[in-house]
Amino acid sequence: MKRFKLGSFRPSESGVRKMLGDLEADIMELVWEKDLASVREIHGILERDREIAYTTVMTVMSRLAEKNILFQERNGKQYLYKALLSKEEFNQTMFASVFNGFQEDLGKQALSFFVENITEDTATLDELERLIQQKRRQIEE
Amino acid sequence: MKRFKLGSFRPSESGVRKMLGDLEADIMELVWEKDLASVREIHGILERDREIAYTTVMTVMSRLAEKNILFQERNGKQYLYKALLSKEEFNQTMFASVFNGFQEDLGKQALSFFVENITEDTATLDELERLIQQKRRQIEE
DNA sequence: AGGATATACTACAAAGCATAGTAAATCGTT
DNA sequence: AACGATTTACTATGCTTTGTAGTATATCCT
Repeated sequence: MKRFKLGSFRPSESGVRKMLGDLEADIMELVWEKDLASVREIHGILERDREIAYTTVMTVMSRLAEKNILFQERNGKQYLYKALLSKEEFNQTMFASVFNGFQEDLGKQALSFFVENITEDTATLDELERLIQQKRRQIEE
Repeated sequence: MKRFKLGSFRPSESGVRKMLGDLEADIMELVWEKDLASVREIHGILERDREIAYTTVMTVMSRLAEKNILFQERNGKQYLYKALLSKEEFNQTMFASVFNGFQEDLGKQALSFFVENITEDTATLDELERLIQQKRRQIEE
């Protein structure tokens, strides 16, 4: 399966920004919002907040397409861009790719860290247990 | 609190290598192993496998010190280097910093992803449940 | 003081990202 | 079919991080 290319990762940034540059992330957020967008549209929105050249936006969007994060769809003389993965899918993929590898080094620590830091309330713990039961049934089959 | 500086993150790499360059990571592994090490020692070990200049190792170790990942301790005319965090602590810190931020975007998906992908066998599920119970008691107090 | 060894400083290349200018293609209109 | 506007393609530059290492300077021991 064709995977999108991921370069560096910025751990301190949140979500999407971990894997993408700032401008790349801004653009992705907008594309996800609009679902299908042209460079002109994205440029128009970005320009409201700051001065930025049309070609800058275009270059970055082309790069995102090269990286298989966006794909291009001809629409007359212009391209329309669309995300290959939904924001949720993208996040999940990032998460997965980040998570693997930690396991080797953290081992069980990953588990306790998870329970310790990620689950703050009883409801979350309940949900977690529900998922565990579900998984158990799945394994038994 | 003084935090170590982290630049880019390579999600596909495992453990320490997610946050550090290859040479940086090699050096860190060796420093963690030896606990306290001079440039000469590390260089000696690295040189067994490949040709590498003494000053290359020195530069990288100095950089790790600048980033507050190693610290220097004068020992006569040389420096001895030591990791500020143990490998386990370092991993945990990385993990934490990576994890935060995903939560916002993934929300409950993080939970199901976790259970789905991270727990492969019954033993892990058992351990996870044990941790949940422990956490519950902790919350009740 | 002299020689060995260590560090400090400087430099350069490659990669990734942000930035944008210029050239070329394309489309609608006249 | 030619013109002008829009869009893309190509190219380039600057910054940052990492790997690499040379040269200069400091330091220690004898």
